[in-house]
Amino acid sequence: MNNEPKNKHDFDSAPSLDQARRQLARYSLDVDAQAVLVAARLMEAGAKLGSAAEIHFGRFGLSTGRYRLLAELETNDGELLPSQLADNLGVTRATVTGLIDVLERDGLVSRRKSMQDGRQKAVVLTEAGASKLRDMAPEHFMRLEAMVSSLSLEERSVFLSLLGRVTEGISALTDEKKDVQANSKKR
Amino acid sequence: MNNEPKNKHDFDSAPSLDQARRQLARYSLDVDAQAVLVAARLMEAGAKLGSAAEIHFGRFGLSTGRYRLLAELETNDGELLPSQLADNLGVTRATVTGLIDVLERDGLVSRRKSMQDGRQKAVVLTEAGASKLRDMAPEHFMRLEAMVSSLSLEERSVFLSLLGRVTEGISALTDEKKDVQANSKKR
DNA sequence: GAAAAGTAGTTAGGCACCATACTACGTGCA
DNA sequence: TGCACGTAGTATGGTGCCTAACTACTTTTC
Repeated sequence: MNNEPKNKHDFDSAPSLDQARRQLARYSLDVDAQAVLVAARLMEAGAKLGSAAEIHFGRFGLSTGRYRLLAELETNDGELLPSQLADNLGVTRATVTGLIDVLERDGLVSRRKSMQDGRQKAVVLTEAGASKLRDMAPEHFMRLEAMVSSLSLEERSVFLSLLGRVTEGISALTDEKKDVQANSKKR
Repeated sequence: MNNEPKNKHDFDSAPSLDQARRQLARYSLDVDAQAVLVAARLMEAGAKLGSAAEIHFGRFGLSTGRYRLLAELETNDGELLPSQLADNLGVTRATVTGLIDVLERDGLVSRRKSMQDGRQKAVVLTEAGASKLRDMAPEHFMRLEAMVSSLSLEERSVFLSLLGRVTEGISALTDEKKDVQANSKKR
């Protein structure tokens, strides 16, 4: 046909330790290159996983966000308020509105006005929605397992623990001003 | 009253092992819950890190993509072709065009027509661009280091290695059809 | 009981990224 | 020499998420 399909990120990218060292040396910064590398690799892994997940869920006619919403409904007896969904999924209410719009159009969820509170509209998982989750479950979870299949049980445990600690550290990127001088021990 | 994910994702969310187990039990799937948890947590960490990075770079008037482009230019003597940038950054040429548009408007890079090949336009890091990188380097790298400061050197090394293996496994999500088990139904 | 303040959901507009399709230029091959 | 074909960069339109502002409905307060 026409151009190159580039569908598969080669993503060799993988920044190297040397690269990090050179970057730090350029400005004579007293920072551990390994630390910078961890940050860069994690960011890269996150981006890669995110786009892979979109492809994965796309096979079922869903996006990552819409799948997560459906799954969240499923684990809560098939009914939640949009604001609860927003909380549980860690996205804004506005985003939830958008997700529901599409899911409702596709018949996977429906909106039902609440009687107790006229402002609320419960989101309900339809039979089609439950069925969609049921159908995709085997392949979905198999693929997730395959993703980490190269790690032993022990390693998975270690990885989870380390990942958890790094995840907590992410706030270091967003925290208010910290002094950039010699002091690097904070929190 | 602060349970809105404002600019500061509290992101308590953190799916639990029990949650994963329940999900698997619902469909009687023979999948390791720990594996599912690793996948979920990594995806979450990636999303969280991504948005934190946007906030972080936003402080300097940049986005993650634009910063990466500038840094890539810097490590290549301040000059590259858009297609090389796309390759190195792992994004499409179209995305690079957009990044350059903004960076050029802000005076951080400039486009220069190539003389060898009339189709090419080299992207050049301007003095303002180099200066921007220089100015933000201390805070930027300090924050990166702070992010992983709770890990020892040894742990960082382990984490990198495990992360690398998981990253390779991500292709399990996008591969055509897996055959990890005797499973092949629909489609 | 009515204005003020708070809350639920939606709308509007923006950013980053993508796939697709287009223009301009270069190259291979008859 | 000529012209199809490949390649570099760009424009267009779509997705997913965001913030901020809006509407509609409570709840509070006097």
